[in-house]
Amino acid sequence: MHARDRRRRSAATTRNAILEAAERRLLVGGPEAIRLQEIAADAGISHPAILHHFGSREGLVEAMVLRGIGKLQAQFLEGWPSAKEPDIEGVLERFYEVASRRGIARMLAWLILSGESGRTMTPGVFKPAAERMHAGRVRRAQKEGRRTPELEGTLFAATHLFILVLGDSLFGPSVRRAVGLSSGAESTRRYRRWLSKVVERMESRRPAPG
Amino acid sequence: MHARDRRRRSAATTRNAILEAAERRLLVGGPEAIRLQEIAADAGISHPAILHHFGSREGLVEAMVLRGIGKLQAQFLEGWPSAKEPDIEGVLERFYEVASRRGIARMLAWLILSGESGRTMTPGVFKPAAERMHAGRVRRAQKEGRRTPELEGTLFAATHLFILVLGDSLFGPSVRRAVGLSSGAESTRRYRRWLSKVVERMESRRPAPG
DNA sequence: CAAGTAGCTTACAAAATTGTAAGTAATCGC
DNA sequence: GCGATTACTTACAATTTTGTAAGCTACTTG
Repeated sequence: MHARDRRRRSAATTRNAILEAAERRLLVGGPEAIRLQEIAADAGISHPAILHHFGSREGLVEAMVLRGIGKLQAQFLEGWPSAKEPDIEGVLERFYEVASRRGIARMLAWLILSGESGRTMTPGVFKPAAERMHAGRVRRAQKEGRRTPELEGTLFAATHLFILVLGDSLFGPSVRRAVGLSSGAESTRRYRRWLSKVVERMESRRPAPG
Repeated sequence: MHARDRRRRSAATTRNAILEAAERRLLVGGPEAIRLQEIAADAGISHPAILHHFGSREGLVEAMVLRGIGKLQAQFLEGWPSAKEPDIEGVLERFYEVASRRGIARMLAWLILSGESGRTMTPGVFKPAAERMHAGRVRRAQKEGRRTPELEGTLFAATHLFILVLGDSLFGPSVRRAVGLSSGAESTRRYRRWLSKVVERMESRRPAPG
Protein backbone atom coordinates (compact mmCIF):
# COMPACT_ATOMS: atom_id res chain seq x y z
CA MET A 1 0.00 0.00 0.00
CA HIS A 2 2.97 2.28 -0.39
CA ALA A 3 3.31 5.11 -2.78
CA ARG A 4 5.21 3.07 -5.31
CA ASP A 5 3.85 0.21 -7.25
CA ARG A 6 0.39 1.56 -7.91
CA ARG A 7 -2.11 1.69 -10.73
CA ARG A 8 -2.32 -1.97 -11.23
CA ARG A 9 -6.06 -2.10 -11.27
CA SER A 10 -8.09 -0.26 -13.82
CA ALA A 11 -10.64 2.28 -12.66
CA ALA A 12 -13.44 -0.15 -13.45
CA THR A 13 -11.87 -2.91 -11.41
CA THR A 14 -11.40 -0.72 -8.39
CA ARG A 15 -14.88 0.75 -8.67
CA ASN A 16 -16.17 -2.74 -8.69
CA ALA A 17 -14.13 -3.79 -5.69
CA ILE A 18 -15.43 -0.77 -3.81
CA LEU A 19 -19.04 -1.52 -4.71
CA GLU A 20 -18.71 -5.13 -3.67
CA ALA A 21 -17.15 -4.18 -0.37
CA ALA A 22 -19.86 -1.60 0.26
CA GLU A 23 -22.58 -4.14 -0.50
CA ARG A 24 -21.06 -6.64 1.86
CA ARG A 25 -20.92 -4.03 4.59
CA LEU A 26 -24.52 -3.04 4.05
CA LEU A 27 -25.56 -6.65 4.07
CA VAL A 28 -24.05 -7.47 7.44
CA GLY A 29 -23.97 -4.16 9.24
CA GLY A 30 -26.78 -2.05 7.87
CA PRO A 31 -26.74 1.50 6.59
CA GLU A 32 -24.59 2.87 9.33
CA ALA A 33 -21.90 0.38 8.44
CA ILE A 34 -21.29 2.06 5.14
CA ARG A 35 -18.29 4.03 6.25
CA LEU A 36 -15.73 5.11 3.79
CA GLN A 37 -12.80 4.07 5.89
CA GLU A 38 -13.99 0.55 6.45
CA ILE A 39 -15.01 0.03 2.88
CA ALA A 40 -11.67 1.36 1.78
CA ALA A 41 -9.92 -1.06 4.09
CA ASP A 42 -11.96 -3.94 2.70
CA ALA A 43 -11.15 -2.94 -0.83
CA GLY A 44 -7.48 -2.49 -0.02
CA ILE A 45 -7.25 1.24 -0.72
CA SER A 46 -7.35 4.48 1.21
CA HIS A 47 -10.66 6.18 1.80
CA PRO A 48 -10.05 9.23 -0.37
CA ALA A 49 -9.70 6.85 -3.28
CA ILE A 50 -13.40 6.15 -2.92
CA LEU A 51 -14.12 9.83 -3.11
CA HIS A 52 -11.90 9.97 -6.15
CA HIS A 53 -14.00 7.36 -7.90
CA PHE A 54 -17.45 8.31 -6.74
CA GLY A 55 -17.17 11.96 -5.87
CA SER A 56 -18.83 11.65 -2.51
CA ARG A 57 -20.36 9.17 -0.19
CA GLU A 58 -23.69 9.91 -1.77
CA GLY A 59 -22.26 9.16 -5.17
CA LEU A 60 -21.18 5.76 -3.95
CA VAL A 61 -24.62 5.08 -2.58
CA GLU A 62 -26.25 6.05 -5.83
CA ALA A 63 -23.97 3.77 -7.79
CA MET A 64 -24.70 0.88 -5.44
CA VAL A 65 -28.40 1.34 -5.78
CA LEU A 66 -28.49 1.70 -9.53
CA ARG A 67 -26.53 -1.50 -9.82
CA GLY A 68 -28.89 -3.24 -7.46
CA ILE A 69 -32.01 -2.18 -9.28
CA GLY A 70 -30.52 -3.30 -12.54
CA LYS A 71 -29.75 -6.73 -11.14
CA LEU A 72 -33.21 -7.15 -9.73
CA GLN A 73 -34.89 -6.43 -13.00
CA ALA A 74 -32.42 -8.48 -14.99
CA GLN A 75 -33.28 -11.49 -12.86
CA PHE A 76 -36.96 -10.91 -13.43
CA LEU A 77 -36.55 -10.62 -17.17
CA GLU A 78 -34.31 -13.65 -17.36
CA GLY A 79 -36.64 -15.70 -15.24
CA TRP A 80 -39.94 -14.69 -16.80
CA PRO A 81 -40.02 -16.09 -20.30
CA SER A 82 -41.65 -13.97 -22.96
CA ALA A 83 -42.99 -16.85 -24.96
CA LYS A 84 -44.01 -19.63 -22.59
CA GLU A 85 -45.59 -19.86 -19.18
CA PRO A 86 -43.42 -18.77 -16.29
CA ASP A 87 -42.18 -21.26 -13.75
CA ILE A 88 -43.26 -19.40 -10.65
CA GLU A 89 -41.04 -21.23 -8.25
CA GLY A 90 -38.06 -20.58 -10.48
CA VAL A 91 -38.89 -16.92 -10.83
CA LEU A 92 -39.25 -16.51 -7.12
CA GLU A 93 -35.98 -18.29 -6.57
CA ARG A 94 -34.17 -15.94 -8.88
CA PHE A 95 -35.77 -13.00 -7.16
CA TYR A 96 -34.78 -14.23 -3.77
CA GLU A 97 -31.26 -14.77 -4.97
CA VAL A 98 -30.73 -11.08 -5.67
CA ALA A 99 -33.11 -9.68 -3.09
CA SER A 100 -31.99 -11.78 -0.13
CA ARG A 101 -28.60 -13.18 -0.74
CA ARG A 102 -27.18 -10.30 -2.68
CA GLY A 103 -28.77 -7.80 -0.33
CA ILE A 104 -30.83 -5.76 -2.77
CA ALA A 105 -33.85 -5.74 -0.49
CA ARG A 106 -31.80 -4.25 2.28
CA MET A 107 -30.38 -1.73 -0.06
CA LEU A 108 -33.75 -0.59 -1.31
CA ALA A 109 -35.11 -0.48 2.19
CA TRP A 110 -32.32 1.70 3.29
CA LEU A 111 -32.72 3.91 0.27
CA ILE A 112 -36.39 4.37 0.98
CA LEU A 113 -35.78 5.01 4.64
CA SER A 114 -33.36 7.78 3.87
CA GLY A 115 -35.87 9.34 1.53
CA GLU A 116 -33.53 9.13 -1.42
CA SER A 117 -35.59 6.71 -3.39
CA GLY A 118 -36.79 9.36 -5.81
CA ARG A 119 -33.56 9.81 -7.68
CA THR A 120 -32.74 6.16 -8.16
CA MET A 121 -36.04 4.27 -8.14
CA THR A 122 -37.28 6.36 -11.02
CA PRO A 123 -40.84 5.99 -12.29
CA GLY A 124 -41.07 3.11 -14.68
CA VAL A 125 -37.80 1.29 -13.97
CA PHE A 126 -39.66 -1.96 -13.53
CA LYS A 127 -42.00 -1.36 -16.42
CA PRO A 128 -40.26 -3.79 -18.76
CA ALA A 129 -40.80 -6.54 -16.26
CA ALA A 130 -44.44 -5.62 -15.70
CA GLU A 131 -45.09 -5.41 -19.42
CA ARG A 132 -43.67 -8.81 -20.10
CA MET A 133 -45.89 -10.19 -17.40
CA HIS A 134 -48.92 -8.53 -18.94
CA ALA A 135 -48.12 -9.81 -22.39
CA GLY A 136 -48.08 -13.33 -21.00
CA ARG A 137 -51.42 -12.88 -19.30
CA VAL A 138 -53.02 -11.48 -22.41
CA ARG A 139 -51.69 -14.33 -24.48
CA ARG A 140 -52.99 -16.94 -22.11
CA ALA A 141 -56.38 -15.28 -21.83
CA GLN A 142 -56.74 -15.32 -25.58
CA LYS A 143 -55.69 -18.92 -25.82
CA GLU A 144 -58.20 -19.91 -23.19
CA GLY A 145 -60.89 -17.71 -24.66
CA ARG A 146 -61.26 -15.41 -21.70
CA ARG A 147 -61.59 -11.71 -22.10
CA THR A 148 -58.41 -9.66 -22.14
CA PRO A 149 -57.25 -8.85 -18.64
CA GLU A 150 -56.85 -5.22 -17.71
CA LEU A 151 -53.41 -3.74 -17.39
CA GLU A 152 -54.06 -2.43 -13.91
CA GLY A 153 -54.62 -5.93 -12.58
CA THR A 154 -51.29 -7.05 -13.93
CA LEU A 155 -49.54 -4.04 -12.51
CA PHE A 156 -51.08 -4.84 -9.15
CA ALA A 157 -49.94 -8.43 -9.44
CA ALA A 158 -46.43 -7.37 -10.40
CA THR A 159 -46.34 -4.94 -7.49
CA HIS A 160 -47.54 -7.73 -5.27
CA LEU A 161 -44.80 -10.03 -6.46
CA PHE A 162 -42.05 -7.51 -5.92
CA ILE A 163 -43.40 -6.61 -2.50
CA LEU A 164 -43.67 -10.25 -1.48
CA VAL A 165 -40.08 -10.98 -2.29
CA LEU A 166 -38.62 -7.74 -1.04
CA GLY A 167 -40.77 -7.86 2.07
CA ASP A 168 -39.85 -11.45 2.80
CA SER A 169 -36.18 -10.80 2.22
CA LEU A 170 -36.19 -7.98 4.71
CA PHE A 171 -38.87 -8.81 7.25
CA GLY A 172 -39.21 -12.54 6.74
CA PRO A 173 -36.68 -13.91 9.19
CA SER A 174 -37.81 -11.63 12.01
CA VAL A 175 -41.48 -12.17 11.35
CA ARG A 176 -41.13 -15.93 11.17
CA ARG A 177 -39.37 -15.93 14.48
CA ALA A 178 -41.91 -13.55 16.01
CA VAL A 179 -44.80 -15.68 14.83
CA GLY A 180 -43.36 -18.78 16.42
CA LEU A 181 -41.74 -20.55 13.50
CA SER A 182 -38.26 -21.87 13.94
CA SER A 183 -35.68 -19.47 12.67
CA GLY A 184 -33.56 -21.80 10.61
CA ALA A 185 -33.01 -21.87 6.88
CA GLU A 186 -35.26 -24.92 6.62
CA SER A 187 -38.24 -22.96 7.84
CA THR A 188 -37.48 -20.23 5.33
CA ARG A 189 -37.33 -22.78 2.54
CA ARG A 190 -40.63 -24.31 3.50
CA TYR A 191 -42.27 -20.94 3.70
CA ARG A 192 -41.02 -20.01 0.27
CA ARG A 193 -42.26 -23.23 -1.23
CA TRP A 194 -45.65 -22.59 0.35
CA LEU A 195 -45.54 -19.08 -1.04
CA SER A 196 -44.81 -20.17 -4.56
CA LYS A 197 -47.83 -22.49 -4.39
CA VAL A 198 -49.94 -19.52 -3.35
CA VAL A 199 -48.64 -17.36 -6.14
CA GLU A 200 -49.10 -20.16 -8.64
CA ARG A 201 -52.73 -20.48 -7.68
CA MET A 202 -53.13 -16.74 -8.11
CA GLU A 203 -51.57 -16.76 -11.52
CA SER A 204 -53.26 -19.89 -12.77
CA ARG A 205 -56.76 -18.60 -12.33
CA ARG A 206 -57.99 -15.40 -13.86
CA PRO A 207 -56.65 -12.21 -12.33
CA ALA A 208 -58.35 -11.18 -9.12
CA PRO A 209 -61.32 -8.84 -9.38
CA GLY A 210 -60.98 -5.07 -8.95
CA MET B 1 -35.97 27.11 28.50
CA HIS B 2 -34.17 28.85 31.30
CA ALA B 3 -32.98 27.30 34.45
CA ARG B 4 -35.94 28.42 36.47
CA ASP B 5 -39.47 27.34 35.98
CA ARG B 6 -38.81 23.68 35.29
CA ARG B 7 -40.26 20.31 36.22
CA ARG B 8 -43.64 21.00 34.81
CA ARG B 9 -43.91 17.72 32.95
CA SER B 10 -43.74 14.38 34.64
CA ALA B 11 -41.10 11.93 33.53
CA ALA B 12 -43.70 9.90 31.69
CA THR B 13 -44.95 12.91 29.78
CA THR B 14 -41.50 13.93 28.68
CA ARG B 15 -40.55 10.39 27.74
CA ASN B 16 -43.63 10.31 25.62
CA ALA B 17 -42.87 13.62 23.96
CA ILE B 18 -39.39 12.37 23.16
CA LEU B 19 -40.67 9.13 21.68
CA GLU B 20 -43.21 10.93 19.55
CA ALA B 21 -40.62 13.35 18.28
CA ALA B 22 -38.23 10.52 17.50
CA GLU B 23 -40.90 8.62 15.61
CA ARG B 24 -41.78 11.65 13.57
CA ARG B 25 -38.13 12.13 12.67
CA LEU B 26 -37.72 8.52 11.67
CA LEU B 27 -40.87 8.72 9.59
CA VAL B 28 -39.79 11.69 7.52
CA GLY B 29 -36.03 11.54 7.57
CA GLY B 30 -35.05 7.94 8.03
CA PRO B 31 -32.64 6.37 10.48
CA GLU B 32 -29.94 8.95 10.12
CA ALA B 33 -32.41 11.63 11.14
CA ILE B 34 -32.62 10.25 14.64
CA ARG B 35 -30.21 12.67 16.17
CA LEU B 36 -30.44 13.53 19.79
CA GLN B 37 -30.11 17.24 19.28
CA GLU B 38 -32.89 17.50 16.76
CA ILE B 39 -35.24 15.30 18.69
CA ALA B 40 -34.51 17.32 21.80
CA ALA B 41 -35.30 20.50 19.92
CA ASP B 42 -38.59 19.04 18.71
CA ALA B 43 -39.50 17.96 22.20
CA GLY B 44 -38.53 21.30 23.64
CA ILE B 45 -35.70 20.09 25.85
CA SER B 46 -31.94 19.86 25.73
CA HIS B 47 -30.32 16.75 24.33
CA PRO B 48 -28.79 15.46 27.55
CA ALA B 49 -32.32 15.27 28.90
CA ILE B 50 -32.91 12.44 26.45
CA LEU B 51 -29.88 10.65 27.79
CA HIS B 52 -31.20 11.25 31.25
CA HIS B 53 -34.44 9.49 30.40
CA PHE B 54 -33.19 6.72 28.17
CA GLY B 55 -29.60 6.21 29.19
CA SER B 56 -28.22 6.28 25.68
CA ARG B 57 -29.25 6.69 22.11
CA GLU B 58 -29.59 2.97 21.89
CA GLY B 59 -31.90 2.99 24.87
CA LEU B 60 -34.14 5.45 23.08
CA VAL B 61 -34.18 3.28 20.01
CA GLU B 62 -35.09 0.22 22.00
CA ALA B 63 -37.94 2.04 23.69
CA MET B 64 -39.25 3.24 20.35
CA VAL B 65 -39.18 -0.20 18.88
CA LEU B 66 -40.80 -1.97 21.78
CA ARG B 67 -43.61 0.54 21.68
CA GLY B 68 -43.99 0.02 17.96
CA ILE B 69 -44.15 -3.74 18.16
CA GLY B 70 -46.72 -3.52 20.89
CA LYS B 71 -48.91 -1.26 18.81
CA LEU B 72 -48.69 -3.53 15.80
CA GLN B 73 -49.80 -6.57 17.68
CA ALA B 74 -52.49 -4.69 19.57
CA GLN B 75 -54.02 -3.65 16.27
CA PHE B 76 -53.97 -7.21 15.05
CA LEU B 77 -55.61 -8.54 18.18
CA GLU B 78 -58.24 -5.81 18.19
CA GLY B 79 -58.98 -6.32 14.54
CA TRP B 80 -59.04 -10.09 14.43
CA PRO B 81 -62.05 -11.23 16.40
CA SER B 82 -61.64 -14.36 18.47
CA ALA B 83 -65.20 -15.53 18.05
CA LYS B 84 -66.43 -14.63 14.58
CA GLU B 85 -64.93 -14.48 11.12
CA PRO B 86 -62.44 -11.70 10.52
CA ASP B 87 -63.25 -8.84 8.22
CA ILE B 88 -60.09 -9.00 6.14
CA GLU B 89 -60.36 -5.54 4.70
CA GLY B 90 -60.83 -4.13 8.19
CA VAL B 91 -57.88 -6.05 9.57
CA LEU B 92 -55.64 -4.89 6.76
CA GLU B 93 -56.77 -1.34 7.29
CA ARG B 94 -55.85 -1.45 10.94
CA PHE B 95 -52.53 -2.95 10.08
CA TYR B 96 -51.82 -0.31 7.53
CA GLU B 97 -52.76 2.36 10.01
CA VAL B 98 -49.91 1.45 12.34
CA ALA B 99 -47.50 0.09 9.79
CA SER B 100 -47.73 2.91 7.27
CA ARG B 101 -49.12 5.98 8.87
CA ARG B 102 -47.56 5.52 12.26
CA GLY B 103 -44.29 4.42 10.75
CA ILE B 104 -43.88 1.04 12.38
CA ALA B 105 -42.83 -0.60 9.14
CA ARG B 106 -40.03 1.89 8.74
CA MET B 107 -39.02 1.39 12.29
CA LEU B 108 -38.81 -2.36 11.99
CA ALA B 109 -36.98 -2.08 8.71
CA TRP B 110 -34.42 0.13 10.25
CA LEU B 111 -34.10 -2.14 13.23
CA ILE B 112 -33.49 -5.11 11.00
CA LEU B 113 -31.05 -3.23 8.85
CA SER B 114 -28.97 -2.29 11.83
CA GLY B 115 -28.93 -5.90 12.93
CA GLU B 116 -30.49 -5.11 16.28
CA SER B 117 -33.68 -6.98 15.65
CA GLY B 118 -32.70 -9.80 17.98
CA ARG B 119 -33.12 -7.94 21.21
CA THR B 120 -36.48 -6.37 20.46
CA MET B 121 -38.21 -8.64 17.95
CA THR B 122 -37.95 -11.52 20.38
CA PRO B 123 -39.06 -15.00 19.32
CA GLY B 124 -42.76 -15.37 19.78
CA VAL B 125 -43.84 -11.74 20.16
CA PHE B 126 -46.49 -12.21 17.51
CA LYS B 127 -47.52 -15.60 18.71
CA PRO B 128 -50.74 -14.40 20.35
CA ALA B 129 -51.85 -12.99 17.02
CA ALA B 130 -50.92 -16.14 15.14
CA GLU B 131 -52.66 -18.34 17.67
CA ARG B 132 -55.87 -16.42 17.46
CA MET B 133 -55.76 -16.78 13.72
CA HIS B 134 -55.24 -20.51 14.01
CA ALA B 135 -58.09 -20.92 16.47
CA GLY B 136 -60.39 -19.25 13.97
CA ARG B 137 -59.26 -21.55 11.17
CA VAL B 138 -59.72 -24.63 13.26
CA ARG B 139 -63.19 -23.54 14.29
CA ARG B 140 -64.24 -22.89 10.74
CA ALA B 141 -62.81 -26.17 9.50
CA GLN B 142 -64.78 -28.06 12.11
CA LYS B 143 -67.95 -26.21 11.30
CA GLU B 144 -67.56 -26.95 7.62
CA GLY B 145 -66.53 -30.52 8.27
CA ARG B 146 -63.06 -30.24 6.84
CA ARG B 147 -60.10 -31.80 8.51
CA THR B 148 -58.24 -29.71 11.05
CA PRO B 149 -55.69 -27.46 9.37
CA GLU B 150 -52.09 -27.78 10.43
CA LEU B 151 -50.52 -25.13 12.58
CA GLU B 152 -47.66 -24.58 10.19
CA GLY B 153 -49.98 -23.48 7.44
CA THR B 154 -51.51 -20.88 9.68
CA LEU B 155 -48.13 -19.64 10.79
CA PHE B 156 -47.16 -19.31 7.15
CA ALA B 157 -50.35 -17.42 6.44
CA ALA B 158 -49.78 -15.12 9.40
CA THR B 159 -46.22 -14.51 8.29
CA HIS B 160 -47.51 -13.80 4.84
CA LEU B 161 -50.00 -11.27 6.17
CA PHE B 162 -47.44 -9.43 8.23
CA ILE B 163 -44.99 -9.39 5.36
CA LEU B 164 -47.59 -8.15 2.94
CA VAL B 165 -48.49 -5.19 5.06
CA LEU B 166 -45.01 -4.36 6.25
CA GLY B 167 -43.62 -4.84 2.77
CA ASP B 168 -46.28 -2.70 1.17
CA SER B 169 -45.86 0.01 3.76
CA LEU B 170 -42.18 0.23 3.10
CA PHE B 171 -41.69 -0.75 -0.53
CA GLY B 172 -45.18 -0.16 -1.89
CA PRO B 173 -44.99 3.44 -3.02
CA SER B 174 -41.64 3.00 -4.74
CA VAL B 175 -42.57 -0.28 -6.36
CA ARG B 176 -45.89 1.03 -7.65
CA ARG B 177 -44.12 3.95 -9.22
CA ALA B 178 -41.40 1.73 -10.63
CA VAL B 179 -43.95 -0.63 -12.14
CA GLY B 180 -45.72 2.17 -13.92
CA LEU B 181 -48.67 2.85 -11.65
CA SER B 182 -49.45 6.43 -10.74
CA SER B 183 -47.92 7.40 -7.46
CA GLY B 184 -50.92 9.03 -5.82
CA ALA B 185 -52.86 7.93 -2.77
CA GLU B 186 -55.70 6.79 -5.03
CA SER B 187 -53.51 4.17 -6.63
CA THR B 188 -52.43 2.95 -3.21
CA ARG B 189 -56.03 2.66 -2.12
CA ARG B 190 -56.99 0.71 -5.18
CA TYR B 191 -54.05 -1.64 -4.73
CA ARG B 192 -54.95 -2.28 -1.14
CA ARG B 193 -58.53 -3.04 -2.04
CA TRP B 194 -57.31 -5.46 -4.68
CA LEU B 195 -55.01 -6.99 -2.10
CA SER B 196 -57.72 -7.53 0.45
CA LYS B 197 -59.73 -9.37 -2.20
CA VAL B 198 -56.75 -11.60 -2.83
CA VAL B 199 -56.27 -12.31 0.85
CA GLU B 200 -59.98 -12.95 1.30
CA ARG B 201 -59.88 -15.55 -1.42
CA MET B 202 -56.91 -17.15 0.27
CA GLU B 203 -58.61 -17.27 3.63
CA SER B 204 -62.00 -18.32 2.38
CA ARG B 205 -60.81 -21.51 0.77
CA ARG B 206 -58.91 -24.18 2.62
CA PRO B 207 -55.36 -23.32 3.57
CA ALA B 208 -52.88 -23.68 0.77
CA PRO B 209 -51.11 -26.99 0.41
CA GLY B 210 -47.76 -27.66 1.98
C1' DC C 1 -39.64 22.20 57.38
C1' DA C 2 -35.33 19.99 56.28
C1' DA C 3 -33.24 16.97 53.31
C1' DG C 4 -33.10 14.09 49.56
C1' DT C 5 -34.60 12.92 44.93
C1' DA C 6 -35.27 13.73 40.20
C1' DG C 7 -35.88 16.41 36.04
C1' DC C 8 -33.31 19.30 33.38
C1' DT C 9 -29.66 22.74 31.89
C1' DT C 10 -25.11 24.58 30.37
C1' DA C 11 -20.55 23.61 29.22
C1' DC C 12 -17.37 20.54 27.76
C1' DA C 13 -14.85 16.22 26.12
C1' DA C 14 -13.93 12.65 22.80
C1' DA C 15 -14.36 10.34 18.83
C1' DA C 16 -15.61 9.50 14.37
C1' DT C 17 -16.64 10.71 9.69
C1' DT C 18 -16.74 13.07 5.36
C1' DG C 19 -14.23 15.81 2.58
C1' DT C 20 -9.91 18.64 0.79
C1' DA C 21 -5.09 19.70 -0.60
C1' DA C 22 -1.16 18.50 -2.53
C1' DG C 23 1.89 15.43 -4.22
C1' DT C 24 3.69 10.90 -6.57
C1' DA C 25 4.07 7.54 -9.87
C1' DA C 26 1.97 4.42 -13.39
C1' DT C 27 -0.01 4.51 -17.79
C1' DC C 28 -1.89 6.45 -22.22
C1' DG C 29 -1.83 9.12 -26.45
C1' DC C 30 1.06 10.95 -29.68
C1' DG D 1 10.24 9.07 -25.50
C1' DC D 2 7.45 12.77 -23.48
C1' DG D 3 3.77 15.23 -21.75
C1' DA D 4 -0.83 14.77 -20.00
C1' DT D 5 -3.85 12.20 -17.57
C1' DT D 6 -5.27 9.47 -13.88
C1' DA D 7 -5.24 6.39 -9.97
C1' DC D 8 -4.01 6.81 -5.62
C1' DT D 9 -1.58 8.25 -1.08
C1' DT D 10 -0.63 10.91 3.22
C1' DA D 11 -1.82 14.57 6.08
C1' DC D 12 -5.08 17.53 7.63
C1' DA D 13 -9.43 20.34 8.35
C1' DA D 14 -14.24 20.82 9.62
C1' DT D 15 -18.14 19.29 11.39
C1' DT D 16 -21.13 16.47 13.70
C1' DT D 17 -22.65 13.52 17.27
C1' DT D 18 -22.89 10.92 21.44
C1' DG D 19 -21.87 11.12 26.01
C1' DT D 20 -20.18 13.20 30.75
C1' DA D 21 -19.74 16.54 34.69
C1' DA D 22 -21.57 19.45 37.64
C1' DG D 23 -24.94 22.18 39.24
C1' DC D 24 -29.67 24.28 39.88
C1' DT D 25 -34.30 24.02 41.52
C1' DA D 26 -39.06 22.02 41.71
C1' DC D 27 -41.15 18.58 44.10
C1' DT D 28 -41.60 14.87 47.64
C1' DT D 29 -41.12 12.58 51.90
C1' DG D 30 -39.96 11.78 56.73
